[in-house]
Amino acid sequence: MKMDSWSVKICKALGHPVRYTIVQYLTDGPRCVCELNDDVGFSQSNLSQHLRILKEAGLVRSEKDGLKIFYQLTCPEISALLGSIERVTACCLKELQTND
Amino acid sequence: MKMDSWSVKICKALGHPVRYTIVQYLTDGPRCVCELNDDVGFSQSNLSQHLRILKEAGLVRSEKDGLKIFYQLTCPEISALLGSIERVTACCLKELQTND
DNA sequence: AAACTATATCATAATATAATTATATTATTA
DNA sequence: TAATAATATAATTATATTATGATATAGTTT
Repeated sequence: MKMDSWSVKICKALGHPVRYTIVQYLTDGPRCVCELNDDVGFSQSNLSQHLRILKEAGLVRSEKDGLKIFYQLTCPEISALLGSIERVTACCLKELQTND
Repeated sequence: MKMDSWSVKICKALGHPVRYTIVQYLTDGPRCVCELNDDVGFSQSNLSQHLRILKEAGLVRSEKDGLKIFYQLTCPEISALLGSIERVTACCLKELQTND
């Protein structure tokens, strides 16, 4: 698959409120699904499916520890990406306020 | 609207191959729709709708010049964002190759 | 002003994504 | 080994997104 379209896949993976929130949580370090479940506040099954999508995009990795499964970000560049997104958000919001 | 969910909106806007490509083109400077139409190679109507979505997200701005309409990125941070996405893409792809 | 060009909008059909419910898997503990 | 806990998967329904084709608008040229 072309690098370009993988980038699109990553944007799509982040383009959902639950998944975006999960990634934000994971910038603080690994979390087990049960913790995420509490934090994100969604049905277990639904959360699991969102985690799969993040995993398929390569954004997160999981690791077993007994009964629990811990998820973490696959690389530090992902935290940097969130920062970059927020800077763009700030300027886009400004743009919309001034012009319309 | 919360800043967080606007970030999600921006990710969603970028999470489509045509829109991602448009934004990439615009990093080189303003383009008129007709040029984009040639570059992106999609139906005029469809392109126009994608441009609207990018505009609603605040990522692009349009300007009339006679019959033509030129689109441009609203801020330089957007080019930086593309760079950041590509760095993440590179490491996500690496992750998937090594682990599975 | 009629014809034309560039772009946008609208309605709709096709397709993809999301949430829900039920069930399965895997590890742990009694 | 039966019961339980944590997580994943599957099937289904609900909802959102996308592409298409037709039509509208706005500026330009003849």
